[in-house]
Amino acid sequence: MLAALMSGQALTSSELATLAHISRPTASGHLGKLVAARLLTVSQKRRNRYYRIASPLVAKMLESIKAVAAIETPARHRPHSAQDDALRFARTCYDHLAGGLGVAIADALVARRFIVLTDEGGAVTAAGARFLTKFGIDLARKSAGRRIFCRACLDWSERRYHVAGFIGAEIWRRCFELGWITRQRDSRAVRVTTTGRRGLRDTLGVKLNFEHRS
Amino acid sequence: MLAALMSGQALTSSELATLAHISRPTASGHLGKLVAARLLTVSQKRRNRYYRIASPLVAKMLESIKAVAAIETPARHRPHSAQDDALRFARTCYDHLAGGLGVAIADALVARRFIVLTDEGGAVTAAGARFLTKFGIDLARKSAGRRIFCRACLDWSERRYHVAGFIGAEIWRRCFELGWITRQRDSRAVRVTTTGRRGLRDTLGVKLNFEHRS
DNA sequence: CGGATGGTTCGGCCGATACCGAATTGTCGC
DNA sequence: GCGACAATTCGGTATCGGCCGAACCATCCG
Repeated sequence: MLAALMSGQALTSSELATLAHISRPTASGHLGKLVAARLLTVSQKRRNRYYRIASPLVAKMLESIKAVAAIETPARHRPHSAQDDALRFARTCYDHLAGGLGVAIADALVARRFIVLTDEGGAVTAAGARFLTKFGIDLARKSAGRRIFCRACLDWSERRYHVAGFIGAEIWRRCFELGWITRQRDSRAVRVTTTGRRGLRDTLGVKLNFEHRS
Repeated sequence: MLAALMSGQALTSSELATLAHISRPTASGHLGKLVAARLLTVSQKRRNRYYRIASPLVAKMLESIKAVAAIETPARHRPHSAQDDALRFARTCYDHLAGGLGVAIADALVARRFIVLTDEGGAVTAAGARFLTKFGIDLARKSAGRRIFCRACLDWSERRYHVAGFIGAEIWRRCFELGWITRQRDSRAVRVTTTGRRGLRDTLGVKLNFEHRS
């Protein structure tokens, strides 16, 4: 259920019960504990109660657990379903893009010297700041006169880094805003539109050598 | 037991059993599982088996869990023992310094514009690179011609950031090398020597306003 | 070799917890 | 007010897992 909520979107207890293959009462019990432990927050909208990850700190924790878990189990049995492929191709990771797409964007930005990523963190270069501003990201809002940082997030499917933190969240937001990507319903998976494919290639220099077109 | 191993030093199963207040067989069982899950590694030296955290990735995961846990329980009952005070004053966090000392060092380096720390990461400035080189840290070894990064680590006792990553590890190593700090036996706590107190003040500009002298 | 020490395996006990079905509460719309 | 739908609470069961004492294995030392 926590993994499902890492998509960043709020889900109801019924949806989470279905996703976890457990009964509604069981899900309700677990969710109650998670809220009590302040890992999740719940908000009542109409008749439904929507659960979401409580904070970026919690998201970061889950992210790091997943990164370790992905190494521990080196593809034990390979489900390799269509849904699995979609997730590997592109998905949201709390508030930014991950999967093949996320890594490809990170690679393109690194290749063009717009950002620098190491296993200890990341930073935006001066050229990168100019580029991202032109791309439609308001850096001034967060930078407060100093250098802007982004964060590296280890991708469990690609085993490589993608862009997280403020920059990662803004890239995700902007791609969405431009209609380059759309959400798949009831999934963390993300679909790239035809416009998006062209935009990613021409604007960011992203090469999507995946055949996945779901 | 994992928390104890976050001191960075290797411990035997008997020591870990004592620290966790459980019997040796119980500890042995848990440690076996942790090794099987590749969270720990074990090395046989003489008659003893020494357990340590398997990788920096695992350390980072435990770190982020602790950061969340520290927020969840806002000082429920305040043990406030002497040992607890010692930990709050200065301790090791896998491979770098934490506690009041760790935060004070980070503050001093930030104030002198040697490093920049945000909630998304950290970086060393040009002036910082010169200073740290003079302090006895070989930056070339890791930087490989590019900018050097450090990492911010949320301190559970101080609720503020201290320096982690390569730079954090090197500062810790160098302070040790200079005889500024010493290990307390069977604890993550770190003691600052008289020389160290003077050195930290004169060289790094660290003000230790703590009264703790254990 | 025999005693001491560090460590693991085995067997059994017991509390904790996941889980579900049935019943209950609460909210919405007619 | 009354079905419908979402969600939780309750009661009960089965299982899991932590824990320990006792026994066993390995290593070191005199």
